[in-house]
Amino acid sequence: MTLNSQNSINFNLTLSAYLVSDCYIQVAIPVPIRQLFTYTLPISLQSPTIKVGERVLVPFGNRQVIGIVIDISQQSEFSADKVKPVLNRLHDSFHLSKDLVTFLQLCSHYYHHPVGDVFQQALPVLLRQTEKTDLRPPMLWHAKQAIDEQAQQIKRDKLSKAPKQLALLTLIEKHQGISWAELRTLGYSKAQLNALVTKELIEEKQQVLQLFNWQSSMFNQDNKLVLSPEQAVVVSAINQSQAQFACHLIEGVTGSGKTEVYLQVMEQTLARSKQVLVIVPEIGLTPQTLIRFEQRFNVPICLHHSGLNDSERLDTWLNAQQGNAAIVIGTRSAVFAPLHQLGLIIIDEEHDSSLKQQDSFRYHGRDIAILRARQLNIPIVLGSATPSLETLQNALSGKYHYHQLKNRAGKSKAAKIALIDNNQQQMEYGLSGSLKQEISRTIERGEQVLLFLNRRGYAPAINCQECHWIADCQRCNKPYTLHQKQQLLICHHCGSQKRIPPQCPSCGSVRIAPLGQGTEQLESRLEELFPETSIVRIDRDSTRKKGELAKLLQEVNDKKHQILVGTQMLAKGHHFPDVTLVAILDVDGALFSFDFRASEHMAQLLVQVAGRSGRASKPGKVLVQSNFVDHPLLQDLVHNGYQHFARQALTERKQALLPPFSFQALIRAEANYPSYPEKFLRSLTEHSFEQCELAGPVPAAMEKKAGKYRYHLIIQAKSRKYLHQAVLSILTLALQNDLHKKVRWSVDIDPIDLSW
DNA sequence: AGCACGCCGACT
DNA sequence: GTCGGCGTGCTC
Repeated sequence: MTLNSQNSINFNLTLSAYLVSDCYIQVAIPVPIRQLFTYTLPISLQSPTIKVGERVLVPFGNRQVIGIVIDISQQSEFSADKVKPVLNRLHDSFHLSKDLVTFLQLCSHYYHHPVGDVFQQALPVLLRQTEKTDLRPPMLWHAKQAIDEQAQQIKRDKLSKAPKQLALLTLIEKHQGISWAELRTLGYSKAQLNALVTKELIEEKQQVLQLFNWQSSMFNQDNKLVLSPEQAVVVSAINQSQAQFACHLIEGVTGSGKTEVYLQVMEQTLARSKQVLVIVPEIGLTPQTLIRFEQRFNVPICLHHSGLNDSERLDTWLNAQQGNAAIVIGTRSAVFAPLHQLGLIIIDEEHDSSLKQQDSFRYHGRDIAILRARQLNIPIVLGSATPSLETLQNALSGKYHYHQLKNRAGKSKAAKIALIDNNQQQMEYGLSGSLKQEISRTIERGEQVLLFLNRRGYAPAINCQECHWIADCQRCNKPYTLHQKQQLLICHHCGSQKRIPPQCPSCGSVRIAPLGQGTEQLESRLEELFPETSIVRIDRDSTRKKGELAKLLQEVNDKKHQILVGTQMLAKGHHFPDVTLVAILDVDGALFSFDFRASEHMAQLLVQVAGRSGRASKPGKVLVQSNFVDHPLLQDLVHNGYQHFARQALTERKQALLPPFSFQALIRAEANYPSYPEKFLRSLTEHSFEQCELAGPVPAAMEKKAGKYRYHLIIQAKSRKYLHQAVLSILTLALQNDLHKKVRWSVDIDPIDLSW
């Protein structure tokens, strides 16, 4: 090394830092690169001792980024003259625990996903920004201490005309701090909160560290339900293994009281001063669920879901980390919450597809939660009325503890599922005669009807009635969906829009007509058929505005509408007690899909939907329209129920050696040139991998999407070990291939949706 | 992923 | 003559 550099002053400064210090750190940088980056820690930053999990500001290329310290050592494996010094260490209290760093590295390893990106996704946005420095500690609302009892009473009396405010005050008084995010989820407004501030009844305070010390007085015994014998067995079985890793499946039919089991198991965990993490599906966290948790435990509950803004998410993160949160309820990304006194994980609706992230870091919230529970040696509880076949197999094989709740609480009965044979019916715009009759009867009784059609828009295509030309999106080679109200053709795959052609571009005919039915069309047909009835459509188009979904759902429960038309959006979470007829207009797609999981998902949907409707006094009825009512899958499901169906499906999977009896990885590739993805993937198949089979490369179910050509390669192995080895070899091969930079490619371990 | 560098088309 | 399109390459 010579010192002839022009900027020798600068050089000498950095050099001195190198010579005195001997501290190298390995940093996870938020880029999709499969490696860590080495930096030196200048002596000026060496005190206090740097720890794994700390955030550091580092130079990266010509910009500055925030990275996470993964490893600390005295020497560098990377050529020392290229190593740059750390610019700064960030706020000391916002660091990751060593456990969490280990866990995230494990995730990166398991999913073969770049480590920096895994850390990036696990960290709240505000902790990744280099600019934002005004990170404030989380604030919680508290009731003001009554110094003067009398004055306080007078103030309270003033609330007699404001029942909502009184309820809010009572709620806040009950808590040793409650967040705005939680109050909002419970249905309170900022105005009500401000009113109480003005009246000097409540105040916002920085939460003091609770050190995980929940007292038994914090558990409200009054709301505790008496367990059925069945529930009691499950609760005691789970509680026996509270202090060690164990995976429990609770397979409980709708109404069997899964939630009560969760609550009683949680109570034990909280009593041991441990935290609880509850993972729910994307829209599963209804205010009702939260109220139930609220009423049972007077402990701080923090939320983590898509409805929160960045600073609210950061609050939850910090509250979890500092022990202010006893319970964290959140969607899949909450598995990364830094709870370091975590004692129990609960995954509700473990079969739900929203637990799997479907882009970039494609992790499964359930699987990753199991990894975490194992790492921390704590129990995890999976609950579902319709367990995924993967989980069910693990339960049946004895790998998980298997608990079944077969009895419904009270007198309620399961909705009956019946099939309607479309071939025997006069079909009109997708509605069979029998279904129309059933709808009439139900609305005449003053009850509600729910119709599922998993296709939004007016019609899934338009065609020319003379020459059968179909309007296709040029970027995706798929038909445009007609949106009648907007008078537009919209491609549901890439979002492109087009005006409706006045005449056929192929033959010039003006006889252009919609083909097939979507929810928009169904809604307008129903309006013609039932002119006296109020109909509401709930799909992505009708609920685009924020708060619109909640508003429409409220209207439904207020019985403002008698017929609900909607997509799968309606199948999750919400319960409609006055709906006594549910109809699924088209299940046939799932019966003949190339995706081996399609029938499983169809069965889960049907059973979940059946559980949405009715109440004890008014049992629901589910009608399923099909052109293939004799199909064995449908017959099995309708006559023998999900449990039988699932076991049957497992037998078939076993014979076909499909998951869960084998393990898959999917390599996706896409590029602007049609031949690149195929060539790239083919080059990977020229090798063989121990105990693995390769399928492909094959064109993706959507071979062209948004102008890009897409191919898939599936690797299937008999064990995880062999799959892991094969993927590692494939990654090496891929990076050696010249095409790897010209093709966008990604690895999906345990893929669920093969059509993307 | 960003961001710069670099080499070819339409503009004041 | 330059502004800017996005292909290519690199980041400790």
